[in-house]
Amino acid sequence: MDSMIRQFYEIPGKVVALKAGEYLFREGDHAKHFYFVRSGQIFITKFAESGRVLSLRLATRGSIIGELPLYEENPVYIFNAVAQSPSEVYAIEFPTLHSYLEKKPALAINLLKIIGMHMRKQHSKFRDLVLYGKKGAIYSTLIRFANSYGQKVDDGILITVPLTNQELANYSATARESLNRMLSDLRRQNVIDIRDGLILIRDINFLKQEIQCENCGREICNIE
Amino acid sequence: MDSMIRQFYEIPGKVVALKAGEYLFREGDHAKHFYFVRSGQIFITKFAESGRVLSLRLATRGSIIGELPLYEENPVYIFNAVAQSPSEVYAIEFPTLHSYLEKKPALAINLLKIIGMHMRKQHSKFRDLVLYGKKGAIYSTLIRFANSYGQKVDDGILITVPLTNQELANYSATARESLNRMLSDLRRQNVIDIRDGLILIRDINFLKQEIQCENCGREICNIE
DNA sequence: GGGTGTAAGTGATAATAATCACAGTAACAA
DNA sequence: TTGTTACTGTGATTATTATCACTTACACCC
Repeated sequence: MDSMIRQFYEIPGKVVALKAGEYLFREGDHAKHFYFVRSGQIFITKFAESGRVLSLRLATRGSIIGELPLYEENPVYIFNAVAQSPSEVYAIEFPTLHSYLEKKPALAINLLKIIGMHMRKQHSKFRDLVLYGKKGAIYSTLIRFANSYGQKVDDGILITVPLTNQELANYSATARESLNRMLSDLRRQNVIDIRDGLILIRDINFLKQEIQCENCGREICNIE
Repeated sequence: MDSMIRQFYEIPGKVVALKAGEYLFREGDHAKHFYFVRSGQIFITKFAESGRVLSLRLATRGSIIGELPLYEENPVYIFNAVAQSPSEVYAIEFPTLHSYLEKKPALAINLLKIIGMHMRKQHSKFRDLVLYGKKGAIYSTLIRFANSYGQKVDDGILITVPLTNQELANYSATARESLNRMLSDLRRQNVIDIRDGLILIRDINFLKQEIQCENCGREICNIE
């Protein structure tokens, strides 16, 4: 993916720095820029009028953001992007990107590859949720976080992003209480553990088995 | 979308005719071709080991099919494509499409637009299901079918595709019995009706209201 | 050290949806 | 006409998940 980053840097744009908690854009905003992340982590979320929050991605170095409205006639962001930690993104205006895509087929093809991968991620999440219910959604979210932000330690995989129960629940479209109960169960079964406020996955294969993981690979099965 | 079709015809490929019920490809098959539909209707589905079927799209004239593995290193179809009615598709081999995409930026950009649109469809479906449960999934499916295959009649919109309860249930990841009960309720409330085995939507606004439809437009909110 | 705020954990209950087990219906073929 | 088959409709029950109403735990500040 690093070749992708280099390619985007050849396009004129500007660097935007975000403090933790700062919004890059909100759903409904008029969309002018395509972004990719240089550093930090950025939550991609969606609000429901009921007050519920749906979390979709946690973008990191190399992730692209705000690509969906790229070719809309009236471009509007459909998600929120908010920095989880201090972050830097590279912002490219849509018209600029348009002209580069027209001139550089390799760039367009790379973007096709990336968006195709996003599509597959989305499909696999949909499958997990739809076929295995909330359990599918939660286990799948844990596996994805492990693939994106997991660090191998001697007794498992440590998810290096601090996440509250509420945040995890938002990723799996679950009530906080339900998520909490499922995590407690997993803890009782020694599948996961909490270490200094971070989740340690002791037995990722258990999670994969339960949702009939298709082993689609880390390129697809992640949260970025 | 017709300009898209013309553009694809400039690429060498072959026409494949399918009888009703015939499979174009199955999930797990090695993927060699990108297809677009010339005529007829093609179900895009996915199987769960449990025997359940998940229906994702009903592709029609102008829809593209089998695009997801286009740039995979080991390309495999992740869905099934099966003709609902006698159909014709145009098949283009991946390497051929690759070379045309490299040479013709306009083609790549068009494909970007199409795939971006698919992405938005998928997101909006995900949202409907996740935020409004099975009711969201079912109402959303009805609205999408109405947008894709609806025909205005004096007392509503007639969905011109014959669908069994089971098929509709597959689209909304619901048990047949649950779907049946919801349709019965809607019938009682005069929101829908059954006419010669086809669904007539009398009050589409009721459906839209219930799932807080964001009025994303027919380009997005469809089943193709 | 006590107060405050935020997150985690949990029981009870309600709402939603799946499953099981049939009965009814309609289309079609023998 | 009578089977046969596939689909529809429905009651009863169970399973899953959300909601409500708390208690507990922990970090941080004054």
